[in-house]
Amino acid sequence: MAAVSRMGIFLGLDASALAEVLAAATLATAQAGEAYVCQGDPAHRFYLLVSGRVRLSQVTPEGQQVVMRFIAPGEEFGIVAILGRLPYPVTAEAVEPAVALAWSGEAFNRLILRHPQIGLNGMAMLAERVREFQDRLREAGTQRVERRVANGLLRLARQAGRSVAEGVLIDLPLSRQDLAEMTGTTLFTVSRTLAGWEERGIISSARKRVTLLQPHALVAVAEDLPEG
Amino acid sequence: MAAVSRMGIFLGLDASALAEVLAAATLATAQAGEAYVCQGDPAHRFYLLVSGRVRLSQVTPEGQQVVMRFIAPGEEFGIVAILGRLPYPVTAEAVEPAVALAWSGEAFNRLILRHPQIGLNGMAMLAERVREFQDRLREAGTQRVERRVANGLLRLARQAGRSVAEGVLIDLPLSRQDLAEMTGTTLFTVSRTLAGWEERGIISSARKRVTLLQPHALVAVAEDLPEG
DNA sequence: CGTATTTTTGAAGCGATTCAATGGACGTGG
DNA sequence: CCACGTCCATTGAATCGCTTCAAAAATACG
Repeated sequence: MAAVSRMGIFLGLDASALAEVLAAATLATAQAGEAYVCQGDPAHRFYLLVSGRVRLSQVTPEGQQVVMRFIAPGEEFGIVAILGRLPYPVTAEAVEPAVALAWSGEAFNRLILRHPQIGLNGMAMLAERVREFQDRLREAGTQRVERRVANGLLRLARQAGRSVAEGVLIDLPLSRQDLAEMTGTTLFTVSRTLAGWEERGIISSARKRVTLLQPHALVAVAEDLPEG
Repeated sequence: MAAVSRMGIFLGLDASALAEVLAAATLATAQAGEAYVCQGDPAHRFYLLVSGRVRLSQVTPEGQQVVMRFIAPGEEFGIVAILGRLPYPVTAEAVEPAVALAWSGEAFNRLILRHPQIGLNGMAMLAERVREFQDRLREAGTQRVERRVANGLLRLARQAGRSVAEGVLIDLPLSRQDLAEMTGTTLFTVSRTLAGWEERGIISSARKRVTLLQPHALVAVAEDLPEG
């Protein structure tokens, strides 16, 4: 409960309200690779990630996959459930063992009506999400691939970065393909881009793992500054 | 008040609640070209458009402009004001004479806490917005320019389309530059693309105006179907 | 140790951008 | 009402960034 009270969407709730929130929740665990929700299924549950990582992705009618974002502990997914029984627009899949709290759409609706603070926090959370997507859309429309990949890595580092001896490790199983699907390019181009940075000592990479050795240099790439 | 009660964010409120909402609002008018909010200014007001059209755009550090979306009557903008005094991430500018209701961030916060239904509706509205941006991000990452422009036009038609004798007029002053900034390309490419469609009889265009003559054919382009 | 998955690398080709220059539409003021 | 300046749109030609496809190398896993 202490952990839950620190989560953005439940900030400012008193103990009894938190107890009520928790009483309505069920615990949902998933193993690596297992899906919480599948694109196209009717949305009836809303989730709040407690631990692990979840990848949100969308498949196009042509079968191409696009990675929307990674969900970190404390963030929600499946919000569409509170709108009624629309289909989920994305697939949410655990990339490592994960634990989440889940509410039915109806139950969460009732919670919001009884505790307006949740609605307020939820709007704040979603507004922030909108802002992030706006930023990415701007990037997608104006930046070259190298900058987009740099921005993608920096976003991941902020969200899932772990300080290690050499720099900042992005603590996720992250393939070249994933990065390509996040930044709207191909795994080939990502591979070449990372290879270039590795040569310049900016990052070090292994299979499904990237470590930022000189984050400031990557910021310079992302902002298109002359290299320092 | 009747008009306000039909707006998504105030759905389900009773008369006294609506009166309270309106009492806290101020009316803000803008002429064509005038800005409601400017990117970078501290966000202290939240708006609900009553009539007219508003364009949300973002300027990159390099000075390029990106058009995020057009706001139609009944839609909100400036939501970031309820998060505290963060800067507005976008500029909101009337493209034709507009009227909007405005609340201070604090006042709207209080309204949400007194009438939780507003928070619920607001979350629904924002969740829908997130979904739209996700779709556009997917398009930006996977589709070629022609399809993106087709999708952009169809989105505008859905939102601001008006049936006329020849087809569906997009009832907005819409330059090639605007379309380019919405779809992440250049005005040159948009010009060539529209010229091609005009030749095929799919659209008809004039200065800052586009009419869809065969919407279904444009859908075919957007979905990359063999032309019918 | 063999198989599957991920990553690297090369070469060819194309879609889209860039830049420059022209053409057309609109509004304003004489 | 015509002439002007401004803004918007078109068009052509050159260039480039990125994709595409093929093939091989590296790494993980049973």
